Amino acid sequence: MMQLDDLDRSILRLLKKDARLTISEIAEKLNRPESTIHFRIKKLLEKGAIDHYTILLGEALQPKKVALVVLQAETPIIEDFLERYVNHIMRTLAMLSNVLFVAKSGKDTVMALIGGENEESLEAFIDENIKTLPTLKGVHVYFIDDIKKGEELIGFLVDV
Amino acid sequence: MMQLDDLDRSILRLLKKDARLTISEIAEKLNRPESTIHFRIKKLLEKGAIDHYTILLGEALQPKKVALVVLQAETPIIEDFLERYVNHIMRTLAMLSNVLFVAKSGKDTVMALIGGENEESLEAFIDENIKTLPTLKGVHVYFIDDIKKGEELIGFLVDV
DNA sequence: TATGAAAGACATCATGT
DNA sequence: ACATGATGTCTTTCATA
Repeated sequence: MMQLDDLDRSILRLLKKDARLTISEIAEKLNRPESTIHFRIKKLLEKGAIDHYTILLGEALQPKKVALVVLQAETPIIEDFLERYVNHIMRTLAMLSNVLFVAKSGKDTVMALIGGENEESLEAFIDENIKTLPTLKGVHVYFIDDIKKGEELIGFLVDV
Repeated sequence: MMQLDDLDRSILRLLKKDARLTISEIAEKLNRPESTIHFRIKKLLEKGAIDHYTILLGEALQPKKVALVVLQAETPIIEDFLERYVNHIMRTLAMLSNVLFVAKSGKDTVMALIGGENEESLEAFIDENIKTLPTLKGVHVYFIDDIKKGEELIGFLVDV
């Protein structure tokens, strides 16, 4: 689909670690002329290999505890209701600033990543705002205790 | 914990959308002098409100289909084995480049976000690399069909 | 902490190898 | 793909309030 060579990949890896590196710094690290780095980055942007530049918010602004909640809606008598109900749940959750991520799986399952100060406040939030939703077949809560890969995802998703 | 005022938040929101905005562009958007914006960003970095700058990889480099896999290990006779076995599973998964995210929940549950070309290849990967793991009590696979909030997470997590 | 002005660093582009 | 230089823009610093 898109052919990247080693130089492209090296540039992308450096920018992922620190997107404020100047072109001259990248050029020096990779032992290439600045003009080449400049040209490559321009192409990577044009081809859409780089979607955009962004910042990661620090731990000071992140929730201390995060849980993944998986909820399954009861299949209603009237088929059409299910989709509308599930979409309603997703919209409602997505609006909340402590809800970091919302997605659908299949027709009846919603997954949400929820942040809070600690396990207690998270549990309270889930009890009050999720388990009270009508017509749920089941709710699973997985508190995230240790992230082995992709840890930075919290700082990326958190609202400001 | 960390007190941000409206100007700080406005700057952070702008940078989240596009971290390549120059200080002068931000200054213009927010009707403040460049030196003030410069000063604020410097403070935001010092205080750790901004962890670092990064890039999001585009759709061209992203897996087309993503699934969340939740796996629970069987509780062994010898207590100490569980932690070591779960850690082993996490380390093994984290090494794979199509595994975007790995985390632990409680003592016996591992969650992984896995990317693939399509649902079939994803299913094949899970069958071959996850369901074959010994001593599993259960494996749940949730294919992610529609992301309502936090969609950009894929481009953020994908390896290059 | 906020601002204005000035100096230095940088990206960008054109041209040529 | 690489080199070089010219140009304008941006960052950074510092003095001041």
